[in-house]
Amino acid sequence: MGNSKGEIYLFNTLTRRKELFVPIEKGKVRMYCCGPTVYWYAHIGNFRTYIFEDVLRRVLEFNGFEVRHVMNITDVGHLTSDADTGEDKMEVGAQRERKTVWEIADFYTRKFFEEAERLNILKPTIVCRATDHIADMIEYIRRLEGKGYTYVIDDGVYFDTSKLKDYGKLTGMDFERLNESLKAGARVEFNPNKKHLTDFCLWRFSPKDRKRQMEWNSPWGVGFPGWHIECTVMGMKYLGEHFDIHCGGIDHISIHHTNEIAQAEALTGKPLANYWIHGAFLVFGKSIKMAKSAGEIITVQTLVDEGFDPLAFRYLCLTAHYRSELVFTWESLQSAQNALFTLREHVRSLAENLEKKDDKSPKFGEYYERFLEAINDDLNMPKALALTWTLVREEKALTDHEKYELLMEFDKVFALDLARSMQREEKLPPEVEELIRKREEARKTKDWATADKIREQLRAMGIIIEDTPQGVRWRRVKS
RNA sequence: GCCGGGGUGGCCGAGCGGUUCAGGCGGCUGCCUGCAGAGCAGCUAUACGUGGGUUCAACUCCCACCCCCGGCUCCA
Repeated sequence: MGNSKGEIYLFNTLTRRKELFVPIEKGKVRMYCCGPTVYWYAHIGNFRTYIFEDVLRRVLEFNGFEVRHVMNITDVGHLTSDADTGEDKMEVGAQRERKTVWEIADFYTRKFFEEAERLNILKPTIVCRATDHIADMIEYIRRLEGKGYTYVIDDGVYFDTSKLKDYGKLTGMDFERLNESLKAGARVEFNPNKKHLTDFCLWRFSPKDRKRQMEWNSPWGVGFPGWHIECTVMGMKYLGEHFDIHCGGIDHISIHHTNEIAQAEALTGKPLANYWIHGAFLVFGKSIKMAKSAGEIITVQTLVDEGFDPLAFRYLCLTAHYRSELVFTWESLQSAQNALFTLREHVRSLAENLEKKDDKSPKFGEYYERFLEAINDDLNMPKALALTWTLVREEKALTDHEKYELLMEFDKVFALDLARSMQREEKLPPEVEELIRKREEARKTKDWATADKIREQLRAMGIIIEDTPQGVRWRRVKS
């Protein structure tokens, strides 16, 4: 499965099988990815999913597709469990930081894209905020109402899931089973006036006793949109009623995406997306507790604070298949970073020896094909990485220039900045420069004791010194 | 309870009927180096949760069991 003829195979949650990807429009892909709720920092678990989506996009583009990639920003509230208190994550965040919900949304949206950029995640073609599309959502709910899919109870307008013959098809369970399982597993209080447990809110009324910061007028009363409507409405607005790919984390399968499908298909009678693709979770090793609710989360900034290159995390994500859980530990991150740095070292040394070549050896095309075959087989990045190591360490038939060129091609998908030199353009502090100079002098006079002493000193400062035929080189190390 | 995914050598992880059982990290030896580091050459552990079954052949399929993780209207 998967080959070099631009045939991409992807695992579709709808059919639970790898399928040949066939775009609706030749040469183009319309893709929607569920974005963040911007009430708090995104953690590295969130980012594993965004990295997976970025890889998907890059693989599509590598194959020559033009990708229209849409991502929403959820900036209006998802209720917490208790309907009586009616808390909203955005409003809770605002109280915590004594800011308005709008300030909170702007701040964390900005942070999100800053951190995404550090992971080399391409910015979506279109980023759309829920609060900019309230009118569209109201209009959409009216149309659903016109078709008889809604009913109004005390706290909002609901979607009647029993009216769809195949509600829940994404989960592999039918309507009855879903309702039973919800009942058995309920951790949250349901509004007893709901007709079915699977029914969900389209428009929620503001609480009567409190003033919300975010609320709008609607034909049904003052309130705010429900939890799933934004993605359906914005997806359709920017990609059409029927698009190619919809993706997100596996946690979205049973509720969010199931309800998106319900809302969409109820109205249009056609599939919202052809391929539903879901990324597995990043899980944490025993040594790491990430209490989401307690605010103890690991962010990209945390990794940097611990001395890691953010792309070491990207490398770690690439070592596992996107549909497998990946265990995060500091040790596994360290080993990923070691591997990444070594790879960059190889690239650097290959680049030092870029002899002129005229013809490409047949092996060149072979590697290119094998790479394409791996990534086109449901994004088999572990396989692509293994191929990369074989190329770098074992291949003798290719020139350094050819290897370099291949690695640069691969990096269009990996996005690991393989060509980044360890040294970069970073300026060292003057005292460090001075120490390096002194050590060089000591080495010239073969005063090894002094030279080694200074090397130890620098090491303690986090600088590793390497003597090479080309002169002294330094790099930072996580101590 | 229900749904889903797993248990692979010191660690992270591919593979999923039959070539030497990916790859990385770590560790070890040699070359190189003033010594290191990096790199190179080579090695490493005789791996596949347990018990059965199917098969000429199972880590890979089937059954049972044990254990782990995720989801079940906040969550990527």
